[in-house]
Amino acid sequence: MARVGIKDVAARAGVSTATVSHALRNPDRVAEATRKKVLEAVEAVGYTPNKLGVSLRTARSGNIVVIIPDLTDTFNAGIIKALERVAHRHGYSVLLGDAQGSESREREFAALTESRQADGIILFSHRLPFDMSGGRKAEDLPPLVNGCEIIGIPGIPCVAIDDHQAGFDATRHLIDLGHTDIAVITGDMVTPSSQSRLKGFRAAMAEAGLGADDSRIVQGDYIFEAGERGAEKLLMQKHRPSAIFCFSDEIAIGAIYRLREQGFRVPEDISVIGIDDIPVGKYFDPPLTTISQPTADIGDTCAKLLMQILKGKSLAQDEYILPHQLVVRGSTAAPG
Amino acid sequence: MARVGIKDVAARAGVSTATVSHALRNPDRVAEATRKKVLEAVEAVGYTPNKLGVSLRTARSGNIVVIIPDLTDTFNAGIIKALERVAHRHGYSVLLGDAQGSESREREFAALTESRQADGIILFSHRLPFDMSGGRKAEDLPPLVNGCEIIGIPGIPCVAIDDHQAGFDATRHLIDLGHTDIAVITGDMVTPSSQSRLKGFRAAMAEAGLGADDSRIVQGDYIFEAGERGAEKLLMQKHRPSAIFCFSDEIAIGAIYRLREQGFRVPEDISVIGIDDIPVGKYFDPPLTTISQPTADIGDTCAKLLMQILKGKSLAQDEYILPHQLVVRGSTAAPG
DNA sequence: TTGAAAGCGCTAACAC
DNA sequence: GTGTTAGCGCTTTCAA
Repeated sequence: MARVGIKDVAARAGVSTATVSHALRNPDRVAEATRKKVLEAVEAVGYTPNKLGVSLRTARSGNIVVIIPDLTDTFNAGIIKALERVAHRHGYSVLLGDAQGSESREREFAALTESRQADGIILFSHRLPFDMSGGRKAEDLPPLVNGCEIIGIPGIPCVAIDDHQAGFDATRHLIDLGHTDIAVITGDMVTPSSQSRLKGFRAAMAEAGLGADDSRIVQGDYIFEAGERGAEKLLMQKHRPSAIFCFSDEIAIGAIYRLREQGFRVPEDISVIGIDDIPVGKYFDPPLTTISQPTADIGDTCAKLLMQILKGKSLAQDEYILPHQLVVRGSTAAPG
Repeated sequence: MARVGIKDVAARAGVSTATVSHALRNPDRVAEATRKKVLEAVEAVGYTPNKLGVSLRTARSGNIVVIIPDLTDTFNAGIIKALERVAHRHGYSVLLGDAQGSESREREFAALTESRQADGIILFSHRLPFDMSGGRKAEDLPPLVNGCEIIGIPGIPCVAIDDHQAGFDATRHLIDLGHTDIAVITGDMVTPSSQSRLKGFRAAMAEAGLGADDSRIVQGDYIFEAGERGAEKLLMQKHRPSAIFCFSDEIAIGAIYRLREQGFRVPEDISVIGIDDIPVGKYFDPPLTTISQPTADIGDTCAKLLMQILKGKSLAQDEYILPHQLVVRGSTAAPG
């Protein structure tokens, strides 16, 4: 690693460092010939601007940090991809932080803004990675957009689907198929998304004149293992439900696995529906019926909103709700 | 975002900025009472050091950048997790770069070191994200460790499994089961891993006195779609193989999907084995037989090696080979 | 034990 | 059109 700086370029080109800087940033403010000289010198000495110097001076890092709860979840991938595209187009690099479910990790990555290594944050969490005590308000926070969870803090823009409606739609699909005894394996109930989906479930059941016994609602987590454990619990009950609404595809996959292990066929004996529409879902046997989240749209919107904020524009709303879609595949059917 | 700096702390504590800095970094070089004053002032004004200033001065960012080829692949997750643990313990933050298969993206993230935003790179690629023309040698590169691919450039440490042996073992498993007509769906043949696995396959076949007709070797890519297309091609042939060795679990999953769609049962009609052991594999029906990569070990080793380099120590070897393991589940069986 | 001051690499007034 | 210079926020000699 040679340590060539702007001075080396200046020396080589026989101009001042200011001219080098100008030639690189504001090409038109510099004579054609000089510019050429500078560019040649840059090439010759192999100069890459030290961004620390630039950022320190301009108070702008050109980075945004994206904090994802868990890298394992393939649901994120589509979001990130879209989001990177937008950021890129605006001249920002995306630094990914894998928080691995830990709040301290989330905060650590968020601190990249306080330490000026990033200009803004796109978060996918149900909580803010900041100490909000001491009357700290949204205005005091770094530029921030939250995805996939509506956290309901004024001034914090959130991008997500209508989870209540999603819960309703999934349930309605099962009801339409003829199911009357429907169980639920939720995500972490600390998340607004799970809370809303559960409400949506209840609303659909009520609307259909169906009961939603509490024993039919198993608390989980958005991961495979929760599906396994949830299915187990449900199977231990005297009467078995004829359908299970899982709050994520991973849960659904775990549940189906355990169901199958216990000798139940999906969907013949028990129907299962998930949420997310992760890429692997279609490859399963049976292919997973699910509620598809518009990942590209979510990523796109999150990034665009953050870009707005970064430009100093204020946002019109706090909640940006994107359309979801029921994807009927093979894991749901009429009750046997 | 208040912009409090070290000066504010100094003013508040009634000391110089130098003393503040000392109190924070070298607590013992400062009188107990002064230290206390400083710490209180830090608290009072809400000071977070601007890392740009620190890094600029110390020429050390405290970040490492991890460049992954594709976020979608859950195979990475376990690696990253282990790797973050080690980096963390050494006081480094991990910045993830999702290259999305693009070489220019890889280079862009690698450039974080040239622009001093990261001190080292952990790469998972078959190619170096640098222009190596002009006689640029490994010594000229930033601290770098490559994972999952042995790229064979002197001076570049690589951490991976013995892909030749893995290919051999997978094939051998199929042969032991009684298969004689074995097909292969490879990964991208530009990768050393795929090349080695293919050689391992051929070696096992040869050793067993079995032929490996070229028509049985379909070139793919490490993704679902490659499995689908590969299976299709194989199914179009006059004689069908009784087993398929897929160079990744995703390929295997795609292949099984297409096989099933065409009315073939796995493993009764055709056996399928993958490589990687991604988390979702066990949930499939049939559960995926595969060669397990030691993801935690890979991440751990990559990080530890990079930490060594960052400390200025030179590495004893270029290749670090970690043990893989055959995981027999349900997608392979004796030919029908 | 503490402080003054130089300087990391760069940009942006401002002067020439 | 180009150069001089101050200074972004911090650490670190060196001197007091």
